[in-house]
Amino acid sequence: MTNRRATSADVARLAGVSRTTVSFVLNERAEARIGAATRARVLEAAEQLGYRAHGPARQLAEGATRTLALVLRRSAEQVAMDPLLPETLRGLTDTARAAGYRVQVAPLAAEPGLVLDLLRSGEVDGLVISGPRVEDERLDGLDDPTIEELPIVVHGSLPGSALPSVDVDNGAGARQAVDHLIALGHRQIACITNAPLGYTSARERLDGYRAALSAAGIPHDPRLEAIGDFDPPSGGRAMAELLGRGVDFTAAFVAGDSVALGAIAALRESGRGVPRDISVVGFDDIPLAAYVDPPLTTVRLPARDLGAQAARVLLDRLAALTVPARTVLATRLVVRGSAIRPTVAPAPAAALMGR
Amino acid sequence: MTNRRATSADVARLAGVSRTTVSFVLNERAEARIGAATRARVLEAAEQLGYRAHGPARQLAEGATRTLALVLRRSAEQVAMDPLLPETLRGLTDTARAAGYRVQVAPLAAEPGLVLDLLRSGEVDGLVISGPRVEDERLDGLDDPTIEELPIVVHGSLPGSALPSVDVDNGAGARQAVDHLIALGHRQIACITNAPLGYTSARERLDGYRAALSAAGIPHDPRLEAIGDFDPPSGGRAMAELLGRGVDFTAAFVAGDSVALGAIAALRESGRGVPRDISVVGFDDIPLAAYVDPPLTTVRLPARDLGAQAARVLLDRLAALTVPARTVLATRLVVRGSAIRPTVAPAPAAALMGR
DNA sequence: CGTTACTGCTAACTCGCGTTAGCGGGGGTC
DNA sequence: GACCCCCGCTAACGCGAGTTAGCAGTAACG
Repeated sequence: MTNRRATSADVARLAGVSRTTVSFVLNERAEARIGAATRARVLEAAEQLGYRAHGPARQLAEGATRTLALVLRRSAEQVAMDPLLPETLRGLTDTARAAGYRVQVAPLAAEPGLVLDLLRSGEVDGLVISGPRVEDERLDGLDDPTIEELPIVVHGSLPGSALPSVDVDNGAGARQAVDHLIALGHRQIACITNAPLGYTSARERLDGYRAALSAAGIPHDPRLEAIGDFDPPSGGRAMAELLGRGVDFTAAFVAGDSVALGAIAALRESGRGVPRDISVVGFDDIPLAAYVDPPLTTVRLPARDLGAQAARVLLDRLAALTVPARTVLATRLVVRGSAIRPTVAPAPAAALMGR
Repeated sequence: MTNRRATSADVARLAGVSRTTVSFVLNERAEARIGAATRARVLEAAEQLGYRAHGPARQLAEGATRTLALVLRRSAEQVAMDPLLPETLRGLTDTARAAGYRVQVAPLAAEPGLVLDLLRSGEVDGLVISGPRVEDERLDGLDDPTIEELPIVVHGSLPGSALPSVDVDNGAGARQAVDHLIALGHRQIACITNAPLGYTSARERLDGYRAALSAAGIPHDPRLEAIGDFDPPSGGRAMAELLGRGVDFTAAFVAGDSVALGAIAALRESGRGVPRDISVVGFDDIPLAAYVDPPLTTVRLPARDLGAQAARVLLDRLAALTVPARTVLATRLVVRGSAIRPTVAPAPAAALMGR
């Protein structure tokens, strides 16, 4: 049965009224008072025909699509590896839906500028740009001076951009992690970043690590820092690099749980036990963090909330409300089993510099 | 600057031609030959005004939105726990985009029937329904006899439905896993499902497990079967249940990696080592499977491909091509460290039935 | 009884684009 | 020179809604 979709004209005809009346009834426009009998006739006709307003037509007439786009700006591999994406997406879609908005997912396109076209073509009312890198800013025209007029919110950080952003407090989170290690008694603490430093989250977490050391009066040794790159293998490589440098450490802050798992695997391979020989604190609290061995002590990143807040800010902006330039969500240290007090005399080469 | 979006009329005016010509030029309609000079003028005018065709208007005129929806039919928690969702989404969006389609994500709504409204309202041209349960079928009107006319493809299985589906070969995958254990020398093999049996994937994987046992002439003992429920804690509970039943086993097939991690944690807590005392084979090959301890031997589920194939089938269907009723993707056993030969005499209570 | 006010509804226009039918005009053919 | 054809372009309509202005009809009021 290839019978056409019912239009509002069909409903009007069946109910013996005009299209205008149908529109008023179905959209429950209070200011246009419609008689109860007429309203009932219209509703019944609509029901009978299984009428649903045509989306594009409505969008055209209203000048809005009630659709948000989530732009994933990381590479295919990084997106695939992001265990928190489902949670973030959930927060975003739930909040959007509650406001009557849909959510479109747009992986980063090859062609620059295509992102803004989503807005320019009116296919979407607003954009959530996730995980941008500083260098990419220019590529997609996001450095356009008029950009701040546009309904865009950055999920993450984009320093120097006038766009409102929603992010977790990476610096404070890293401090929580490292402070925890220090409180446990560690003095020689390594750090592996979650990503290259072009990503602001990596930069901020590294800075948090340094700030924590500095606050505790622990001298900062660049040989205890290595760069991770989202996935476990990068963590393994970084850890191997740290071990190869010959500088002792009793603990490591690995600024991403996925990276941390690779680092832990590398430690295991080198014959070191976690947490017995080396304590590890991660960052993100991915869903499986509690179920690996050892259970990962980590910093919880409120992914769901991040998504929800990003949607919230964007929706507020679309409602022409004034919106905070920056929304920062707090992290929380989740203590599990991968970090303990340092054993009394573990290091083969005695480290004499700490106190 | 609140200057209006440029319309095709603006472009036409600036180029000194009609809107029709603008449309022909920009849509590169070959059959309407446009002079090179005119074409150039139009292109330059469009460029100068930064013109982008208005999405909804175009969709209305063309009668198609070029948008697909991915309907996630599992609960919020299950979606958040799905480590493969990003990969699936990636396969879907990439394939869709290559064909000029966008992808919308629609979490399962509270209201039944809402799913089909996406289609009925013309907001979306086609639907990929992910992970349906048999019982839900009726809820969303998916049992409507005319449903098979609609551009919908099921990602997973929905027995009794006329909708085309794309799924992994769960039965064969489970057999690969259990055959591997049998080949290693195990005879007492337990099974924990990935989900309640209302999910067809759980049913099929359990059946595959039984088939493998049966093929090897190993009697099937219902006391060695337990039900998981997507997340690690459910795996822990299921494993505790199995251990509590007092029936010895040297290996377990846990039909979902997330569930397996919980099961392994439970084994550890009970003092048993994996794989030393008990071998474990999982299913899914989640991104972190290779990086947990022990590295998980598991059955690889081609998530990216599943998404891509689902998109492919849906796009073909939209192109009015005939489409296979069922697309089944093969799995592949990935041997890592969590399953080894059984140790010679491990079981405290000698099991005399095997052999 | 005439005027006003209000209720209940509709005609007609708008949104921006795709598209069919068709119209001038230049070049070729016989 | 009359005819035809095709190139290059445009007028006008349709997609399916939302919405403004305004028109009948009735009730209230003086």
